Parts: sequence; structure tokens; C-alpha cells
Amino acid sequence: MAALGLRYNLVKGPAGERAKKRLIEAGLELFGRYSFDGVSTRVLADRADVNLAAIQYYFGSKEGLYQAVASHIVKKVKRWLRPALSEVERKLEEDSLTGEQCFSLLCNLLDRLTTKLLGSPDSKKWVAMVVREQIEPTDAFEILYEGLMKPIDLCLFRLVGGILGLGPQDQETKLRAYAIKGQLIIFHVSRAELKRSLNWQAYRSEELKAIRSIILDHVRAILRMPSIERGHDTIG
Amino acid sequence: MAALGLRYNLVKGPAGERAKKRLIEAGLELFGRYSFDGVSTRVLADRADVNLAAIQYYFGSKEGLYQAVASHIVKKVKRWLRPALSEVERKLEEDSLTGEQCFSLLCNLLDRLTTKLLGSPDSKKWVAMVVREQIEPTDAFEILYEGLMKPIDLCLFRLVGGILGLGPQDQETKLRAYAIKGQLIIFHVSRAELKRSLNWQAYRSEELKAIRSIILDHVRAILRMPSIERGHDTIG
DNA sequence: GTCTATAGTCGGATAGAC
DNA sequence: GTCTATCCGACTATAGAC
Repeated sequence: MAALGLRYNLVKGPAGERAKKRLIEAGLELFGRYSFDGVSTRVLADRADVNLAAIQYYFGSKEGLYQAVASHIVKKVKRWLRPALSEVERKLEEDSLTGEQCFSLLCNLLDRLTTKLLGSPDSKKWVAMVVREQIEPTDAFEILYEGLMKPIDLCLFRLVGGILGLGPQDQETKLRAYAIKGQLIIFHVSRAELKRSLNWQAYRSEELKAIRSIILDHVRAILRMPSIERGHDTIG
Repeated sequence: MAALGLRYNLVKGPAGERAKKRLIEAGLELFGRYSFDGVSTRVLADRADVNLAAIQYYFGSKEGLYQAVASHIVKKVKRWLRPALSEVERKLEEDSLTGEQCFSLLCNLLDRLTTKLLGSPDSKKWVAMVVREQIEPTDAFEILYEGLMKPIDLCLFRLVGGILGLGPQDQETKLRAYAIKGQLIIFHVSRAELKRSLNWQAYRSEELKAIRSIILDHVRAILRMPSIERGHDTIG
């Protein structure tokens, strides 16, 4: 993907804003599901209910639209994630927290991530795009990594490190944090497989509760935090 | 470049098998990385060093080749996974195993999976295809699910259930087993991110050892098995 | 069985009317 | 800014020579 550019930043009238917005929404919907090559400009324009030429006009090219979608994802996800991340960062800088305090913050963050990642219908669209970019990164990977994954990772590393009594850049800290993240991601990525296996129709609040409860229990065990009684209350 | 007809007999029978084999290899390589739509028949034929028309001749269509690649994956993965799975199934049917025995079998299986999934260069190709099929399933999903994921899942469920004292179809069993699987998968899927974060060049034996050790430690903690000795290397 | 040539379609991108 | 008409290259698939 060649670096084409910032032409979509050109100032256009208010009507143009609508077209841009709708194209980005269509891209978010379709690129994630069908991949960049799997969706044509005609289908994009059709879904966005704008003219075919609008893609070139506003984003320079199909690739420009794709990257604009990536930027949109970052902006959108940050909107609901920033409060949680800022809170953690603020507390981390106030004073050195105890392991228990870090753990409590971690649980809170994971809870929020789980709910959004699995519960929100939007998440399906953009996580798919992130996963595709992980398989075969394009220019959009940089946008997604710097704006989205890196901040989350950093926060997780500091909390997990705080619990383990290790630095946030310590290899063990990072590996354990990734493993924890994996337990969350799997329920998104293997959604089709899991629903089939468990005869679930969708992730509703019942199912989300069961998943959250399992994840928290595991995280507690992994980080050797004093465990509450093993939950059989997870059966929803 | 056309093959010079030095030995007319060589051009006939076995040559077809060679073309099929090479096309499947090319498909395995390219479909996983670039998606179905991301790779053209021309590129496939070129990479396979066969004629363009060979795809239609041997597989009916590009889609036929894609499904043949899926079947190939199942066959190939089963070849190295079957021994491990059969062994577990045999032992499970012999007599009711203790939790410790189940745990030992589980560690062994996870170890084998980790090594192959993260260490083998081939795995990168086919896991990518499986992940893409999870995002947006096509007809190939059925092939991959029935032949590959289901057998692995079943085995995991029985072992995890055996350790927890629950049935293999119990919801808690399945959720915990999935969470465990997630810890493994994440190191494959987020490979790019992780390498960047840890300054790793690749997954070499050093790095694999670190990952394996973390995963086993976590599984032990999750399933409340006594951590007698760190490392308990089952297989290299 | 293998390969070339090509048919028929669809892709991204553009020119120019309004 | 918006939209229609269109260019042209790339795509899958096929027909038929060898």
C-alpha cells in the first residue's frame, strides 16, 4: 500500500462531511469483515449511499479511505478507553501502590475491556480489522499500534508489573500481561467456534457475566492474589 | 518457462501431481497472508511455477483451490497432532484418571501445541488462514472446524474437565479451556506486536522456552495444581 | 496433460458536465 | 461539491492447439 495521502484532510463543505462520515462507517463495516481486497469501491460507495467518485475526491484513493478508517478506530476507541487509562495513570503516579491496589485497578480495566470488546456490536467490526493488520501489516498497522495497542499494553504492563513486583518493561511482566490479554481476545476471535460449542445465540449479559467471572478468576490465580472461593456461580 | 521435453514419459502422469502439490503450497502461503481476494490466480500460478490454466484444470476454480488448501491444512496438522491426541484418548478410556494424571497429559499437549504453533515456520501460514475464517467464515470453515478445531477442543475439554471434576461439556469446563487456549493463541496472533514490544527478532528456542514456561505456570495456577517444581519440562 | 490466446467481467480511477 | 460516463488494466475462466 503506497503512502498516499492526507488529501482527505482538505477542508470540504458541510455536505462533504456527511459523505466522508458515511464512507468511513461503510469502510469500518466492510474492511474488517471482508479485508481490503474483499470489498470494492463500488460496494463501499453503495453502502455509504454516496457517489463512487467521492472516495477519490475525499480520500485520494481506496487506500486513503482504509487508513482513514484506521484513524477513526483509534479516535473512537480512545473516547471510551481514555477515562479508564487516565485514571490508572493518575493513580500510578500519585504514589507507589500496593499489589492489592494494582490488582484492583487491573480488574477494573479488564472488566471494562471485556464488556466493550465482547458486548458492543461495534467492536466486532474494528477488532476484525486490527486482527487482519496483525496477520499482514500495512501502513494502517502503525496507526492502530501507536494509537490503540501501545497505550493499552503500557497500562497493563505497569499494573501487572506492580502486582508482580517487577518493572513494566520486564520480560516476565510483559509475557504474563500478554497471556492475560489472550484470555480476553480469544472470546472475541473464536466467537463463532464458541457459540457453536456452547449453543449460545449471542454474547448477552448472562454470557458476558460468565466470561468475565472466569477471566477474573484466572487473573487472580495467575497473579497469586488471594482467591475467593472458586466460583460455580459462573454457570449462566 | 516451459519444461523441455527431454523425457516424454516424465511429462505425463506424475507431473500433474506435482502441479497440484505446488499449487496447494502456493495457496497455503498466499491465502493466509493476503486473504482469498488478496491473491490472484496469476500470482498463485506464478509462485507455484505452473500454468495459469492449471488451477481450473485441477481444482475447478480458485475457490476449489482454496478449499483444497483447507483440506491440506487439516491433513497436515493432523499428522503431527494425531499421536498426541490418540494417546490422550487412549488413556482417558483406559480407566478414570486422577486430576494429576489429566494435568500431566494437558501439559504435554499444550507443550506440543505451543512448540508447533509458535516454533514452526509453517504454522504462521495456516493459522492465519484459520483466523481469517473465524472472522468471516466461508465454506472452508466447516473443513477446518470439523477436522482441526473440534478434535483439539474435545481433547482439551476432557482433560480440563477431568482436572476440575466436571464434565467435558460443562460450561465452566469449556470456558476455562478456551481461556487457556487464548493464552497460547495470543502469542501467535500478536506476534508482530510482541516482537516489537520485547525487541525480539523471532521466536527462537530461547523465546519459546520463556513463553512455554509462562503458559504452563499459568495453567497450573488456573487449575489449582500444586506447583511442585517450576519448569517440569515435558517435551522439547 | 500442458500451455497460449483470448473472451467476458469487474476493478480503481478520472474527466468533465452540472 | 456532486454525479455520470467512461477509460483501461487486471481479473477469472475457457477454448482449443499441441
